[in-house]
Amino acid sequence: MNSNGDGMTQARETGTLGKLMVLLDLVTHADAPLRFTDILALAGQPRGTLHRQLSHLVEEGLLELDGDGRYAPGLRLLDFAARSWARNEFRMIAEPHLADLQQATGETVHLGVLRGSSIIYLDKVEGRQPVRMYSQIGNASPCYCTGVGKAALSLLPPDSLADLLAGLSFTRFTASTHASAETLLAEIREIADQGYAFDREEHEAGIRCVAAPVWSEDRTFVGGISITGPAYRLSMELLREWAVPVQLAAGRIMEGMRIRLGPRR
Amino acid sequence: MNSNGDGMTQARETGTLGKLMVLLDLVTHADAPLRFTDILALAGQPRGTLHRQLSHLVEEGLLELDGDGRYAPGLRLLDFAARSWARNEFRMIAEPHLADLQQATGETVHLGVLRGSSIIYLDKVEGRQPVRMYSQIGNASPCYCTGVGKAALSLLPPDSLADLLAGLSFTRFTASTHASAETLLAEIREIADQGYAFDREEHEAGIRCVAAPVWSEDRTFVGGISITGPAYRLSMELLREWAVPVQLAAGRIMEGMRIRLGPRR
DNA sequence: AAATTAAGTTCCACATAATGGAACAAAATA
DNA sequence: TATTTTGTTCCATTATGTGGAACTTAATTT
Repeated sequence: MNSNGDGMTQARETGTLGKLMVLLDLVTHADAPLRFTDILALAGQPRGTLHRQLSHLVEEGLLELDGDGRYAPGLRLLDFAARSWARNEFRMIAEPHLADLQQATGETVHLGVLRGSSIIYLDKVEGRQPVRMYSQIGNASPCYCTGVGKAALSLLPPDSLADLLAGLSFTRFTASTHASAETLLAEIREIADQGYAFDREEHEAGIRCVAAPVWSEDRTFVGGISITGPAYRLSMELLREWAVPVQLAAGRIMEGMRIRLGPRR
Repeated sequence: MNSNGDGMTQARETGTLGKLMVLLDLVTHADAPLRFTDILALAGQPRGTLHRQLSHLVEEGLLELDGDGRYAPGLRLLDFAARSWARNEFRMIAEPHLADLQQATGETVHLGVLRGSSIIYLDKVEGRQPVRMYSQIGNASPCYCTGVGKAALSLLPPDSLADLLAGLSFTRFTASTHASAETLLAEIREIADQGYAFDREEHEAGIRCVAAPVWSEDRTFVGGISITGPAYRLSMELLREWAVPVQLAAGRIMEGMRIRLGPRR
């Protein structure tokens, strides 16, 4: 049904909602609150149309309009997200195992899941310091330059993987960020073999990690967990040692899911 | 179209979006993932209509449909929320002052803002323990039984307050929860006079707090900050002492907003 | 296993809600 | 004050959502 011969254009067919979500994306991705005219330029909608669309979003609390006529993301989004997070089964099951892994290594542990071509971080367990909470949780990061991302990709069947890779555009965050689908694919094959992935300062200079893939049987969750830290403290040798505990923790999480969700899927 | 008996009911007129948001509310407020039929019963929509609406929400990542046909809140909500939170000016300005207050008292400090008749918690600074992040942040709590909520209400002009009170339905969480608009209004007047509010175990048994109101000049933010803790540790005398530092911190936050946002609104 | 019921999905004539051009109002700038 | 920019409202047109019914699939019962 999806004439996917050439391009990637699986144009969202969600009608009114789709158009509004594009606007919401625009506003939430902006670095600073946008004025009406800014959005007008970006969205390419007629003035009247845009005005009504924004009004609806504001009325629903998805956007907020301040006294200077600037649009910012609405706080109702926080309420939705709090529930989404609190009830997430994957996260709930993983929680104790993340804590164990943090205890064992003393470094920061992440849980992430693949959505589209992004990794969305579901949880983070840090060492001592009071956590700056949304600093990572909820953030969407590229799959091609994060440990969790590459671990997740190694779980995909070849055709899904190919589709996903074809749609990627590679931003070079550091000198070691993958710049093409070819080199990435090669590494993913390797990861699939060995069962764990590294991030060698590919997303952020000076930050390394080891990650292991985690998935649910129904493939609702395809993601991974990782141990992350500064390169000066986490040598590649150390990371290679930690591959084992990370894989063990991943295994325990999957076992937890199997029990929790039952065998019937 | 809208048989609006009295006239006050400004029933959401956001058309398609409004209907979809009702569904999103339904699913995110449910205790467990809902099946199609469950939602059908709750939403009172025709089957065909509901099916398409849910499909659109799923396609946009606002809902997720697992292998068993159960709908859960979508993870895209997390991404939106992370941005909403990260860029929130009120929160950014308040952050250091919350930390100071936490240091000074050793107890948990909250920042909340009034949206509709709910308080949405924007930040939380706890003592030692690693923070369970979404545990409070983003959560919407009733305004009539929280310190921050009552502090916020004390900022409203009489007519807005009256409107809001008229729309409230009082759930008794504990023995000391306000059960009527009359007693609540009396306390709010008192709070407006003295400039701080208490929560005397009104939302959760064994939990008390002192709160002070905070607002921005353009009234985009009407909320408050609070120090919260267990009743056995926080006597009412102690809370009365802390009213001063809480008010001072609130004052510093407002000063910060004035500087940051400029005088031109 | 076949029959029966329930659950979920697709279809299409119809009604509603979104569209967008233009006119209007309000600020900002000259 | 005149002029431009920015934001808001209006309404005939049209695209989109609606909902009843037919259909398919899965679960339950006989």
